[in-house]
Amino acid sequence: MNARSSAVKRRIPRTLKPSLPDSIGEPGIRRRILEVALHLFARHGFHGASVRDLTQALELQPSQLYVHFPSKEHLLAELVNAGHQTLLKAFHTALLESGSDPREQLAALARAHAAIHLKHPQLAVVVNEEMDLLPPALISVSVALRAEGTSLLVEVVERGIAQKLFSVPDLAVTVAAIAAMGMRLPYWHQPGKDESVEQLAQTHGVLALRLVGAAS
Amino acid sequence: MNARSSAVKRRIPRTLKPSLPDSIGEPGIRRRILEVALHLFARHGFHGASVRDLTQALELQPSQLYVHFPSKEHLLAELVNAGHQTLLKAFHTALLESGSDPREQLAALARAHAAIHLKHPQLAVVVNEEMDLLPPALISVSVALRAEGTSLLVEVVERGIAQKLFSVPDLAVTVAAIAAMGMRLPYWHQPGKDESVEQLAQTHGVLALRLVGAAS
Amino acid sequence: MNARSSAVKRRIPRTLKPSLPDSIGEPGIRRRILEVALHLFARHGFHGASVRDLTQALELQPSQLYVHFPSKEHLLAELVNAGHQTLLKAFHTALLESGSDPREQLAALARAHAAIHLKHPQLAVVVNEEMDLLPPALISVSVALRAEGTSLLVEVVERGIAQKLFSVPDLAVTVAAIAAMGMRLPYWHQPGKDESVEQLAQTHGVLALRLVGAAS
Amino acid sequence: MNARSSAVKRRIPRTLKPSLPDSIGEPGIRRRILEVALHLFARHGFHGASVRDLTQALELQPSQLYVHFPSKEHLLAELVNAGHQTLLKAFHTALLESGSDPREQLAALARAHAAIHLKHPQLAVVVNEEMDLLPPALISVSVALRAEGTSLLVEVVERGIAQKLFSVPDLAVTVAAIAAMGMRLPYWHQPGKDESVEQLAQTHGVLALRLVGAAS
DNA sequence: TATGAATGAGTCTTCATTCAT
DNA sequence: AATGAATGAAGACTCATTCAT
Repeated sequence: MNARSSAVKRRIPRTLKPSLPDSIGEPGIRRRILEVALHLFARHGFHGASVRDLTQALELQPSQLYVHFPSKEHLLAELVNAGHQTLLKAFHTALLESGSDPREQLAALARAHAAIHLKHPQLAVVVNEEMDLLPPALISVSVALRAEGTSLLVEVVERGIAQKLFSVPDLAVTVAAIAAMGMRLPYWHQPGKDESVEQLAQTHGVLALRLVGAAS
Repeated sequence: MNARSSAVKRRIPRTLKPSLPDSIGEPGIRRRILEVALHLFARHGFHGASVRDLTQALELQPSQLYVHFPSKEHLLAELVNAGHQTLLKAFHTALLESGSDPREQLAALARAHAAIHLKHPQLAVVVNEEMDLLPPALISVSVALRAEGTSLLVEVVERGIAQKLFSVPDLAVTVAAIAAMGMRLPYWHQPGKDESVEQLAQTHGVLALRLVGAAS
Repeated sequence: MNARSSAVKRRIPRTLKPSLPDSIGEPGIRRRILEVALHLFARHGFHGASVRDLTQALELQPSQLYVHFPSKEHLLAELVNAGHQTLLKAFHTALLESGSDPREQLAALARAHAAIHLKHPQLAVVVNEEMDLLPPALISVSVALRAEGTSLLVEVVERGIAQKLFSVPDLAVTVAAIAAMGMRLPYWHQPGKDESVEQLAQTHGVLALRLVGAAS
Repeated sequence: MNARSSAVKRRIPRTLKPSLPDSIGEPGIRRRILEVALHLFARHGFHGASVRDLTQALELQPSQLYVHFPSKEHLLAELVNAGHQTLLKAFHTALLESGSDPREQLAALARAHAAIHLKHPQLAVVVNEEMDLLPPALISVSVALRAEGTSLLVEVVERGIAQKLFSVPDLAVTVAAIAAMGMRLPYWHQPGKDESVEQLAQTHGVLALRLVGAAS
């Protein structure tokens, strides 16, 4: 970073390696660029990390970035889209591994949501804080995926309500609350120090059920 | 905005007027600057809103900003500190208006937390996303206030547990979850369209009690 | 000074009070301004000391400077002119107090030259380093006075040569050397620590006579 | 220059080409930048010559300066360091070419000192007037080299005194005087018009011996 | 394919000076 | 006389991106 921004750091616990989902592409320069970009965007924000910072960290010439990505914005867009894809895929897996009981399904979704945010904390932060800096065209996929994920949650809760298993004061607010719990995890969880991913995910499953008033 | 960031906008629902707490100072140029800064920082991020953007929106010369604030960072710092002060004050009021029952206290804190985030959505966003771009010296007050607020929540929950009124799977995680619910409100709540502040706050009180397993 | 120039200091030994010749005017705001300007220009250079630095040190509003001086340049010009006047007056006094012997006259001039540079070190520095930053119109007086002083020195040496008392390899170079010795004094002499003004002046008289090859 | 400094010029005789020592680096853009910077810093002072002035004179974009130098201050520092290195090297050569007689050595040093200041007048001016505008870290080398040069002069004079060849009224003052003579040369000498470098250097050797009272 | 110089508009901040009050 | 907001240009420096080689 430059002199002005040298003091500028985010408070996100530092994992040694930025954790990029495997799905984002085979190892190679493209993936290395995305990894370093993820690291820098998470620490300094999209506007706070320059192309020079990025390529310098990669020991690349700035111009080489443009061989692999059409612009800095496309880099961010790819991260954001990958993040949403990863989350939605985890949701699908969670549902596939659950039975038909809405309680089991909701807990599975909450666990998956928490786990994803813990496994990819930097990606979660970047997705949530920087996504809206992008022009609509670049995030249309993410917008759709996010809606899809939300609607999965909503449907599960609605089914639980219909089956008198759940009872919520306000559907939208409750679903938002479940999502919110997971989204804040990357801001305070410290990998080695705090509870394990599995424990935390488990707890989040429990908390989600509490929010919907499921008989415990 | 400039060419680079011309398409760059955040998705936070736009209230017509950025809502700055009254405590931030008497009306005048300083307050107007802070209001517009809040608006722009919330929409474009601290790095995404330039001094030129800001002063142009105020129909001021860039140099005039420096008559009132020593730097752009100080502007952000003042917003961030005001945000934390406002929240903590609301917490104090909430506790003063509650009886000694931890259930009543927790619900009151959760309602206050939600209400503050709904009344000052832009400030909440700026506080949560941009604060850590500032050098430590400028946010020391905020850091202290934030710790104080968290500890209030923790103490209330602990008392509830001690009195066998609450039962939580994990204290830190549960408190973080309560906080998280409120913090996400500004990202989706649309003032005229969605529920009223009071209703939402009420709901958050209920959800907080559910999270701690209070007998309903 | 501002952040950028905070490290910017000249190496001139610091006298506690900038020494301005009495002739520059009666005590009052004008004189106070000139004194502080002298201090700052000597320490940071004309371009390195801003009007704001100056008026701040004086506990004045920037606009008040313009009540007393038409511009920052006029301030410098007044210092530069005062410096030249002071030196020339000292030359005149030195000659009036000398007999007709060129040796006595040259020694007196050299002593006076040294003494002036030691008594007003900041003014000497400002005159010599900043004068040529001014437009010709503002320094015409100084240019004339400087020529006058030089010509006094030259004449004395020429008379000494004519009287076979002096013998120099090159008139202009020798006279320049005599002047140079005095001009560098402010850069190393430390008032309390090094020799007294009188001692140094005395030594400079001796050195000047040596330069012109006067029989000692 | 800009409006403020439009009239601002120094009076140093203008050589068509700023004379940069060869040692400063192979021809190329870096050297061209240093040459033009030397020219402008000598004429207008460090603060009086802007990056825009500099790059405009070079028909470069301001940003291109920063490809070659980390800051304007580093530019000045490189000039200042090169100046000191050049002088000290000339001192060493002068001593190597002299015998063991302190008279011969002192004359050689004085000649070298004068010659360097005449061959690189702009560099001499910049070194002497602008060096102390730099932060200590950037001039530590120069400070050391300058001390080294001074101590060479002092040692030679001390040896001359010990051998009863010299007799001075005050060692420090006399050495300072010898240095001063050379340092003022760039302010009045006009290459084509005045005496040649060799003649002037020769004269300075003679004058230095006179100052130390060497039997002629 | 890769280098690194080049571009031109942008960044935050400060400048000397003026003017309404 | 004095205040302090205002002006508008300029300060040093960095940005994302392009292009000749």
